Amino acid sequence: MTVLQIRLNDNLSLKDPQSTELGEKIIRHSIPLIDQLGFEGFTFKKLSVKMESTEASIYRYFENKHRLLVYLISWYWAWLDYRIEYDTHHLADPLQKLDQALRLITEKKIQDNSFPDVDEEALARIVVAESDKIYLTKQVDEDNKEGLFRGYKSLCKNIARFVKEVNPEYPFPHALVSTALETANQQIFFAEHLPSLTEMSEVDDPYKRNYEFIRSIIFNAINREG
Amino acid sequence: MTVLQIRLNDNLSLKDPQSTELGEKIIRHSIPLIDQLGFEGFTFKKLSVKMESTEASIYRYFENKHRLLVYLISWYWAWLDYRIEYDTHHLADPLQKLDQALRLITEKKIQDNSFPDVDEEALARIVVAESDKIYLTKQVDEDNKEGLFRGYKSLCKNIARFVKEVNPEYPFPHALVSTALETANQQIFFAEHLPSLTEMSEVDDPYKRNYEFIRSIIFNAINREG
DNA sequence: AAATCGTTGATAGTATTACTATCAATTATC
DNA sequence: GATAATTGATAGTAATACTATCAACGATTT
Repeated sequence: MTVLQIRLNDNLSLKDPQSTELGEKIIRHSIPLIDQLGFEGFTFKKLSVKMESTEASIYRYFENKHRLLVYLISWYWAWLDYRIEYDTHHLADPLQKLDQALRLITEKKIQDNSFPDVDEEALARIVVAESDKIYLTKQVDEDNKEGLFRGYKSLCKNIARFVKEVNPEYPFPHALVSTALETANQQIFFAEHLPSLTEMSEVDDPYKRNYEFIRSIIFNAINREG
Repeated sequence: MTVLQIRLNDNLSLKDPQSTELGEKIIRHSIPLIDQLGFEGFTFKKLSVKMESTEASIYRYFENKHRLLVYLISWYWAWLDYRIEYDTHHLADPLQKLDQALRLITEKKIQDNSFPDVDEEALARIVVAESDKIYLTKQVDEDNKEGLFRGYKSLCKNIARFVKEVNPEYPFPHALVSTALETANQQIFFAEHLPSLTEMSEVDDPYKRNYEFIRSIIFNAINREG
């Protein structure tokens, strides 16, 4: 098995958690804990108890719990970005590339053995429930200046490139893709918790339904214009 | 001028803030304060100082600050719902009704003199930045059982009805409308803070652009199917 | 082998938050 | 004029989100 590492912006952490045992322990334990407690209920104190270390030690890696969340979500986006690249570069038809990207965005995530410290299934649940919180803050502009959202932007840009290849005249490629990315998670959340807001809940495989929904929106939007 | 009142679910507050002076003071002062500080920075202590009352008094109206936020956002949705009803009931063509609804959802909100205690402009900014937080919590299912999200669901259902009238065969009316509602706010946020995720930022009137974007998505989605 | 450096653990401390409780003063209602 | 409800004033508490200090330990350098 290849030893891969997802490379992230240095500003996300004070010290690269992927470089030490303790750092990896933080990643390994924070994912199931945030998944269980929700981000509001999660604290560094609880994490330190779970991983048998101390609050002070965790603060040496992450300025605060918000930064840790941004780190985890950024990891997820970079991971997705990499998988899309990996699964589309052999395709010639941009429409097929776009379709494959939408498939990967919407599919139910399962464990990726290349990254044993990350429980991707739990992380995907965190992304559904918490990802918007990383930028819906008063410090969004400062955080953005530090490059904390580069992963999400890169993912958006890469898929938008497929859209442009399919139809160079379409006027909203980035808006369309950011909408697709947000909707992919939102509708899954609605299906589980607010089912009257969606049709995804009516069927045994909401992920497949969601893919069909988003695919139809995107393809119709692109083909009609230009 | 008619004296109107937006009727909301009783569970949103311990005591109806629209029924007393103090209650209206809470509404009047909390909107600009949350707008300024963001929901995380906002506290009942700060609000009590601003409105020259006490924390204890505020707690007699709202169980906690989360409930107050849900109350304000619910008010906004009910207000929008009412305005859509008001501005579409005279139209015969469902396509025109839908179009008018999308216009109202996406347009820049200005002061509505029917409700002097509510600064709709500030409230609209709160909705953009904070509305997702009212359901992205661990207590979403309990809150939902209490009916706290009825306003949003009703709005979604009413617009979805227009979609169904336009094309009864379209398989995702609610998902489409909830996507439109979320996107309406999201793209405005992106335009201001993460402009590389959208094209709305490139133009002098992002609201109009956003309307065109969402309109084209919705209409193309509906017309292609069925 | 000794000195030094960096990492972690252990402990303590602080301001703020998110409440809850109590009681007196005031106001509205019967 | 009595009484009930509302508000204000004050106090208190557990938890949170940190910051600071210092000792212990292992690895690296000289």
